[in-house]
Amino acid sequence: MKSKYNTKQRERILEYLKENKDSNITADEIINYFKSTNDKIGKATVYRYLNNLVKENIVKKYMVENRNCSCYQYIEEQNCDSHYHLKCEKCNKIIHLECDEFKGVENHIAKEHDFELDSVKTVLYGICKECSKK
Amino acid sequence: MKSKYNTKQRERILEYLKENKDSNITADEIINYFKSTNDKIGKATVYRYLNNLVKENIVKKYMVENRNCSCYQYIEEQNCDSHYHLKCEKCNKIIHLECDEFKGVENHIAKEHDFELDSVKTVLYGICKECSKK
DNA sequence: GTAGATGCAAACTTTTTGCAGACTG
DNA sequence: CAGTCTGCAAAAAGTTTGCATCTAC
Repeated sequence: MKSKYNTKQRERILEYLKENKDSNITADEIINYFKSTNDKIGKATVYRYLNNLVKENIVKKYMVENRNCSCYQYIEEQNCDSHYHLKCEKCNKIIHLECDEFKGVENHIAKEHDFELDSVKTVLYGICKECSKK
Repeated sequence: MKSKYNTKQRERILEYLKENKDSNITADEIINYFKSTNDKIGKATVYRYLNNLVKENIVKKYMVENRNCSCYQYIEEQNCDSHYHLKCEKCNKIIHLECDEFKGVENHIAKEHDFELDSVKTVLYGICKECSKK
């Protein structure tokens, strides 16, 4: 599951994802980007590597409404399993939520509602401070 | 845009959506269900009618992660805007979370983290009681 | 009678897979 | 050199479209 070898293609793809970490990137956009830069990266490679990155929790995969394809976004910090993520619907920014109160509700939901939240899969959507000012 | 004629097929499809309003139904599941019941409903009809229902706001269309297809859910007359939804990753059941403690965290996140949660778009993923027993 | 709905097959889009050859460590 | 990764092409999966036929009103 874990990527073993570093290759030029992977380096470039990850680089592109890092550069675009504030927007929703589709697999097709990545494929087309490398087509236009004379880098030859096959689409199978892009899809395979993206799936790896998702499993390693280095990028998040989203399904965006009004689009029949998945979007991918790079998550920079380590240890993202332990906290939840807020995602702004306007600017696509991801905020890592280190919050004891939320941990409290996580416990409450587990005990009182018999439901174990999944911090990796759950994304809390909303509007961030900067975007709500506009 | 509005459906004009009532047909047997449409009646059956809507009935099926109503019966399964607590889970995410895919177009494929509908198509296969009617295949197994000797009702002949072509897939084009299912897709076309689903798109109509979405436009008429009778059914909600979701994009579910880890799945390359859309899910559809019949919207009852209840006010789902006012609460959050828990979704079991195993059985796909949707639980309507009426919970004051979660409302408290919603306020906390708004005040302390400057982020306004969107209760319509946010889905809290996890494992439900029944599925965690297995 | 006619606008609208259906079913089939073909087209299209997005993603996955099989395989031979190339590359990494 | 062994285990991985890549690119290509073909295959899957999900969805839409064209068209002749059928049906509701």
